[in-house]
Formats: sequence, structure tokens, C-alpha cells
Amino acid sequence: MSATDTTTTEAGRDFIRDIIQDDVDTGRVTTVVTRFPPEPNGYLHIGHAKAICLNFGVAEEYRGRCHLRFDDTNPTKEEQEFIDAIKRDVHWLGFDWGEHLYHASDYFEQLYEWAEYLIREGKAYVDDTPPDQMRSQRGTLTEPGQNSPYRYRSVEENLDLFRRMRAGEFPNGARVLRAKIDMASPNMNLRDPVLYRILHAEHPRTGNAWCVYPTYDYAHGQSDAIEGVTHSLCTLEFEDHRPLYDWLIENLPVPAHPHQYEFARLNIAYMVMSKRFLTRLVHEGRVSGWDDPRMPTLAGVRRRGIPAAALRDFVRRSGITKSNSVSEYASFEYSIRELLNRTALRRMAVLRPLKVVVENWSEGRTETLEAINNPEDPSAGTRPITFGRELYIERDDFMENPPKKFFRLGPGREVRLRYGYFITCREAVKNAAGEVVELRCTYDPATRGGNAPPDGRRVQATLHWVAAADAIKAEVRLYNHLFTRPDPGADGDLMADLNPNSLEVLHDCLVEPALAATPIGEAVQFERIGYFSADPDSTPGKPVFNRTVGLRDTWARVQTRG
RNA sequence: UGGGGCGUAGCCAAGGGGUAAGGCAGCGGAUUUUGGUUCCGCCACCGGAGGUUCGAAUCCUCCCGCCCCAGCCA
Repeated sequence: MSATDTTTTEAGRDFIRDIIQDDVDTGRVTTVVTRFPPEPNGYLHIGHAKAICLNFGVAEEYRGRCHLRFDDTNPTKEEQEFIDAIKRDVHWLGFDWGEHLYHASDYFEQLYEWAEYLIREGKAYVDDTPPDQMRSQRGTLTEPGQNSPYRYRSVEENLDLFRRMRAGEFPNGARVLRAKIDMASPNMNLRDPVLYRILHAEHPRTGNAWCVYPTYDYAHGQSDAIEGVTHSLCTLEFEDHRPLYDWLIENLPVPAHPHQYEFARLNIAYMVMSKRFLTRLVHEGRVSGWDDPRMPTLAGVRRRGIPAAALRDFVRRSGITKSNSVSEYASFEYSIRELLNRTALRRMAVLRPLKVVVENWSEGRTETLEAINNPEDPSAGTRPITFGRELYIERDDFMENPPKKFFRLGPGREVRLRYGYFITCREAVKNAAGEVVELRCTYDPATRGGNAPPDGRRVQATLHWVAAADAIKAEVRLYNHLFTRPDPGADGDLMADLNPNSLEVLHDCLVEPALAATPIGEAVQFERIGYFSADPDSTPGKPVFNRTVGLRDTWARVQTRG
């Protein structure tokens, strides 16, 4: 088995790879060339991750190459900020385009020349029809369109007009260049599609050099051909465009004949992958920015603490097909936990502190114990932790009147404090409002390190805790779905489905000192709670943690089940 | 009453004439100093109806459902 076989096996098989394999086997293609062609009008999201993994993945597997090409044909929507962000995100995801960074705008001159070629061949014409009128002439899904009165202009007149369009003689929308195909085609894309429109706008890269810009349909395939792309992979909604893609390739003197293949987009329940909508969330301040940890953007995913490898794993497990699908959120979480369980260091953090006083532990005395950094990875070693008379445990871990299935602390009950000692609750101290504010407990010296005592006594639960002596304060941000329903917008209004409780900020958390200097973005597991990562908002005195994903919580499930 | 796609378990997804892979979720059990992890077990006759065949999820016919297309967006 060759190295190629190995990597493709790891990536999984799918109909795209089958097609490519066949093209390679039959010699139709010698070097596989793909491309990831984002429009720089927003940030990349999880949906794009699928396209990136597919295009770059396939290129790697076949020892070919994948180009990063910005589809910058509409200067009214595109910005340099997005170009920079996209490059950053593709790199973060783990892919490298090497020397192959391109822009559709690099080909504007060539594309223009080919447009004149089409005119000279009598296959394109300048149309003066106003937009609204052109719409009505296009016909409907069931009725053919009507030929524009400008469809039969002479080559000379078309050339003259097109050149004057380029020269800037006409205002926006005054005229367009159209391909002369078939106004009666059942495929709307073939009813004389627009190839060029007038746009007096400054382009992020070409500045004011142009005032006519090619449309996606005209620019895309030709850019593929120029770059020698062999397999142009895109999403399902472009399936109807393939006949036009092919028509242009066949009618232009392009240097190569690339082929387009379509696959289904990646969707996840409770998430929205619409760039248009994400832009709105940012502009209207519904989230803190493109990198808000609740956003499905790669920048948001990164800040949330989700490793790129986990995203790649999820994409791989989701597969590549042509059927529309919506993956469950749990499936995404699985990939995240699967990776983090193996790699994240364990730490103890108390999100909602409840004070514990160990009555038989002398005032002022502390002791250093040893805690394992990662039970899944012995090489991660151990760290020292402090035990003392005053401790804090999670409020949820104590119940005054515990139900049958509750294993944790309650009056008279004994539990293990992880890597510490067994403690028994002797009394729950309440405030005037009747709320439990402190637990008076005793510890068993024979259980040092959390080990079972010689008498073989066992406990039902092990709790995480921190010592008042050296715990530090931290802010923890808990995230929930950005939307309240798995199919946001199904009733027509996405905004109405925004979850008002998608962010919960906890200000008085207490964490063990080893967490004081957690590198930004590094994942840690807060034992028994979940995976967290330090947010850029952290300050030297007070770290801020984002909950990446919670641990599977069987107890919570038992509770809701009743 | 146009064209292009898609329909296999709650979700994702193999299989393309020989009698239903795998993963996620769920359920049951074992182990466990995380009610975590790990491990074991359970969980489908393939949108519907006909037909062809010794035999069909796989071939044929008809039907049903869902998605996309009427931007000078991509």
C-alpha cells in the first residue's frame, strides 16, 4: 500500500475522491489541482471548513496542490480585513497554500480580453436594458424569456460599447455584457447570463483601475482554467451553473478544461452558517464580534478553545455527499471531547463556590499534595496542590435533602476530595435567608491523597475543590447555543430565534493557582465540569476562561429524566 | 403543468442484483480517586406502489416528499 493509499484511507472515501481516483487511474489527470475560492466579504465559518478540508485534503492525498484564490469580483462587498482574516483562519485550520495565493482580480485583464473574444465570435453582446426590465424579459421558471432588443448588435458596435464601458463612460447599471446563449433554456443560468457589469467602486486590490467587473459565473471557471485547476469543487447550489461553466470553457481559448463537481454544504443543528446573517449579528452588536466564542466562524471556534484538529475530525466524520443534511450538535461535541480528553491538562476550578471548614484541621496549617495532570497521558506528570482548613467546593455538590440517586455531599455524608482527603459533613451553616453558606466538616487523616482508608470504607463520590489559602479568582464564561431551536429561522425570522441566554458570565469563580498563567487559547479540563480555554480578555491578576464544551454529564441526564 | 439534485435507523453515512458497514445519539452492564474516560452488549429489511428475477436497498415503471434556480451576489 502506498503512502497515498494510506492517507486517503484515513481521510475516508467519498464520491469526489472516487472521481479523482478514476481520473488519476485513467491518466486523464496527472497532477491533481484544486482550489479554495472564498469571497472576501466576511469571515470563514464551519461550513467553509468542510470545503477547505476537502480541497486541501484531496490535494495532499494525491500529492497535488490546492490554491487559495480570493474570488474578489465584487468590490462593493469585499474588504482587505476579510482577506487577512481568511488567510489566518485557513492556516489555523492546518492548511498551507504555499506559493499558490491568487486572486480573481489577478486575471481581470485576461478575462477582459476573453470577453472581447466572445464578442468577436458573436457570442456576447452589450445590453442596455435596465435591470428591472431585464428581469421581466428573463421569463419565469415555466415560461421562456424574450430576446433583448440589443441582442443583435453588430460586433463592431458591441466592441465599441464594451470598450467605452471599461473606459468609464457609463454610470452603474447603464449596460452589461451578456453571453448570447438561449433565452428559452429551461436552465435560467443559460438565458443570456450577465458577464460584466459596471461598478464604479474602489477594489481592495486593483483600486480604481477598473469600473467593469466580471460576474462570478464568468470569472470562476476561467480562473480555474488559468490556474490549471483540475477539479473545481463547489456546493450544490452551483449545480445549475455547471452547464454555463462548461459553455464558457468550451467557447473560450482557455489553456485548460477544468471540471466542476458539487457536494452538499455542512450544517449543524442550532447553528446558522449564513455569512449574510453572521454579518448582521456583528453589525447589530448581537455578539461581541466575528470572533465571539458563540459564533460558528473559525475565529469564534478558535477563541472558544476548539482545536483545529477537532474540527477537522468532525468534518471527516460527517462525510462528503450530495444530500442536504444537518449534523447533530452532539456529533460536533464528540469530536471536541475526543481530542481534548487525550490532550487537555486537568485542573480544579470551582465555578460556584461553597465554603467548607475542616474542623479537625488546625488553623493555619496547610499541606502539599500531588495531583495527576492527565490520567490519559502519564507523561503530563503531576503538580502540587494545597490542602488546608478552609476549602471551597461546588455548590451543586451539596444538597441538604439529597434524593436517592444523589451521590455527593449532604449532612452526615462522606465524600472524597480529589487528591485530598475524605471529608464528612457535620453541619450546614445557613444565613438569615435560610441559604446554606458554609459547611462544617471533618477529615480522615487515613485518607491522605484521596486514598481509601485501611478499613476499606468507600465513598460514592469524588469532588473537586480548591484551598482558600491559594485559590485565585477567575471569570468564567459559559456558552449555550446561539439559537433556541435546532432549525433557526424555520419560522422565517432568524433574529427571533436568538437565544437570550447564550452567554452566562460567572465572576466569582475560584481556581487552583496552576491556572493563573494559562496560555491564551490552551485547553484545560476543569475536572468534573468541562473543557475550558483562557480568553484574550484575561489579565495578569484575573484569568478569564471560556467553556469550550462541557463533560458528558450523566447525572444531569438522570435528573431531567426524573 | 420548467430545469437541476436528493431520499438507507433519532442524526451523519457505507453498500449499486445474492440476502443491510461504521460513527454520533440512546439503552443495559463492567471498570473507575473526574456521575469523565475506557470496555462489553442491544438498537434498520433501505420514501411508497407495482414489475423483472431463483433472489432487489441495489434493475425497470409510476407515484410521494425535500432542496436549489427567475441578483447587473457568490
